[in-house]
Amino acid sequence: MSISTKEKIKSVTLSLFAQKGYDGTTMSEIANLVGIKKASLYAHFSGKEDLIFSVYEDLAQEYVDLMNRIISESDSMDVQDKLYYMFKQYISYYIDNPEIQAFWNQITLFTPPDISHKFYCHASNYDLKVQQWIETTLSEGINQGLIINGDTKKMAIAYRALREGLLNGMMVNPELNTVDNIKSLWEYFWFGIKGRG
Amino acid sequence: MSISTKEKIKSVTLSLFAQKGYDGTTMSEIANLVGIKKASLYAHFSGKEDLIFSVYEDLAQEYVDLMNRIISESDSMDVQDKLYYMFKQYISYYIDNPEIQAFWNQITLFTPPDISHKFYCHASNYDLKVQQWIETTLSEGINQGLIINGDTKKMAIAYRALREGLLNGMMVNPELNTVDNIKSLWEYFWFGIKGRG
Amino acid sequence: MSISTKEKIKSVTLSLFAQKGYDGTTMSEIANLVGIKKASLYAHFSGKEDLIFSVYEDLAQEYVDLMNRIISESDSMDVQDKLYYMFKQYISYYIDNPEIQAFWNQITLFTPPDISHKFYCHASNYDLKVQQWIETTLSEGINQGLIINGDTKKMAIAYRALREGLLNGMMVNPELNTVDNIKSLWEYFWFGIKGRG
Amino acid sequence: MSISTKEKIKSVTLSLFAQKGYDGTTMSEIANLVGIKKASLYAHFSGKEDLIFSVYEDLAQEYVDLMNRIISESDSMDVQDKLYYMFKQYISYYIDNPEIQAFWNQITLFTPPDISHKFYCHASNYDLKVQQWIETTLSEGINQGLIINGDTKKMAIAYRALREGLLNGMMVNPELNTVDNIKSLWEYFWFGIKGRG
DNA sequence: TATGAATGAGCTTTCATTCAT
DNA sequence: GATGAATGAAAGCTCATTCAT
Repeated sequence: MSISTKEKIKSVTLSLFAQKGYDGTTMSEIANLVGIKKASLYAHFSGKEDLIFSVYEDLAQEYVDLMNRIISESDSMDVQDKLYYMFKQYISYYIDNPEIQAFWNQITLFTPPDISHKFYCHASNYDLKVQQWIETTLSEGINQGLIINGDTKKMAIAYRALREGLLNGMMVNPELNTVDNIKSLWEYFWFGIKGRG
Repeated sequence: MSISTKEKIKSVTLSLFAQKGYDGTTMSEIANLVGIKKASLYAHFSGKEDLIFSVYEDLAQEYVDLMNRIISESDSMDVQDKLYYMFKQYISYYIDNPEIQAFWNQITLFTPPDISHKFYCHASNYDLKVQQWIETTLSEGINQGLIINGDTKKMAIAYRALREGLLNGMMVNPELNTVDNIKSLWEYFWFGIKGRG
Repeated sequence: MSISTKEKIKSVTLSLFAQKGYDGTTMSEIANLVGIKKASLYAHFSGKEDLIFSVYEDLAQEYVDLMNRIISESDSMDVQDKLYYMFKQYISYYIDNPEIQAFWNQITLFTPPDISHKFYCHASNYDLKVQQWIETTLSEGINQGLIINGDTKKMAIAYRALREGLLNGMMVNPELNTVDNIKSLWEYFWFGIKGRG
Repeated sequence: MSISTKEKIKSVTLSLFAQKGYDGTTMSEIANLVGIKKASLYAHFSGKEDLIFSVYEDLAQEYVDLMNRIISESDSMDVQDKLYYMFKQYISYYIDNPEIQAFWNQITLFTPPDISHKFYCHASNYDLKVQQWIETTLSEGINQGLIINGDTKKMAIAYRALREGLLNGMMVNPELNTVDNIKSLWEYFWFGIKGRG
């Protein structure tokens, strides 16, 4: 059986919203791309806000699942590999799904305030767990003498800043997007925090 | 003499555009905040696009001036200080002017495509020189044995990725915004590329 | 056996139409209150117009029955009691069924013209008989010397005007709605037409 | 100079609203009848609600002025003439301006509740004074022995009920609308309350 | 320079209705 | 009988822009 209309609508909405943001995405254009009439959208979603929130929920779940998978897959690795695996997989996910990255950017940075407040609580919640996992893993590294004794909170900030910055740089300049680059940048970070003895 | 209406319009536009983006910023709201009527805006600018482009040009010039100042002020410093000075001043500028950072984010990521193409050539142009300056400075460091022998292009990417990532992180979580954090993160980077002899 | 869906629909429609009028009553809301889906209404009625006309027909029949009952019940009374009985029972009926009164107001005064013309002929038809009964009864009164010799048509108009005006006043100001008031007002009328000899 | 657009809009709105009510009156039709485009209405009124409220305010003022005029003009008359003058002038005003009567009916009976609450306080306020004037005048009549000793409140209710009922009857059956009828009905009322000595 | 008035285009949403299942 | 999905039409409203004054 073919993909349901509801799913098609969400898929089209993701694309458009990622490119054009909340204001720039119109119900007309969504309907056109799905191949139905504007009014038909309202048989599936109660309105624009509901539609976009529904897309958001799917992606939030996808994000949670991804993080869980990465953490469980890296469970038996050593500290360096764990951190690198998370680093690489995270970047790869968004590089492979640029629309999803653009979607999150839109949500985080540029959705009208009366709409966006719904999203925040939901989203950041799970992120705290990931933050914790990174800090815990860095702690492990310190205990094992692999990483210099320092504030894991700050290291985690650096880790994330580098990751996000790289991801964004790759978005804007797609030629940066090579496995090679990911590895090199990772190593600069790793040497920066590596134990110096 | 008081600030000219034209300047007031640009100032209000910067604020609104930074917060709400291209679609979310309306000529009506600009006029209201300036204290004139919508139609009067057209005595100063030929339209919405022209108005925002004009704001853009001012900020682009400000950016060029800032970069020139940083580069010239750091002229006599040693390599590490030069790179750190640029790192710190750049971040400070945007932390002190969050609207300007938000403005650039809007321009870079979320302006309707038919509008945004005007901006790119202009803006990135000057950035190439800065990019070059960073790479040249890194080269100097390598020649002086301060920095490991490696691809300066990749190091520059890491440098910028960290900088942008940190800046964005500070935007979203203002409590990260401390001189202390900037210094710590910088040091992780510096140790990552520092000569290991 | 439980009330049929068709009857439930009509009952809900009466309520909504009385409160909100033709335009304000939507098929959606009717369906919601009945507990079925909008589309299901069309299994029972061919459309909105048909549905409301059907409610109208029921109420028109109810009105006819009421008038017949009042007239037959008052058959053996004397003239004054006859007229007062009709006066009181008529008012009581609408006071006890405010939705029905509101329904008739909506029909009479505020239904879109392309819809309402269907109703008129039907409704006013029976009313003529009542009008006649009132005039005949007044004539009786005149013949018996109870009522001043005058134009029974005009007296009937006064009778009805007072009745309708009182009913409407009671609708708007429910505190007027007392048996006492009905009786007092009736007496003003009765003394107004009573024989003065 | 010709009638202003704003006035023309209000005039058209009065007509349409009187005929079709709140829901039935559309901004499109108003604009068409005025001879401008729909969007232009919003240069004069902030929306449908504002527009209709504005019409309402004009009519409320007109009503206040009318009542003041009637009361002052009848100042030196005797009691019977005073009450009859008010009765006749009030009815005449609405008979001459059927749209205004229909407008008030719409407002009082059939405007969506979220809109109508704005109107009530405003309108009924002034009506209390008129109510009082009627009762005071009836009291005068009682003191002068012209009117039977009774509850002036109830007499006033009858007075108004008859007036409203007659007015509505005349609306529905225009052939009732004759000076003759007004006078006859008035006399039934007057004899009903007249002193019987 | 500034503005009131106007407008074409387009927005989100609602509604009565249809029809295959 | 009942329903999910679809639709044409139309609603109220907003927006960038124009133009005479």
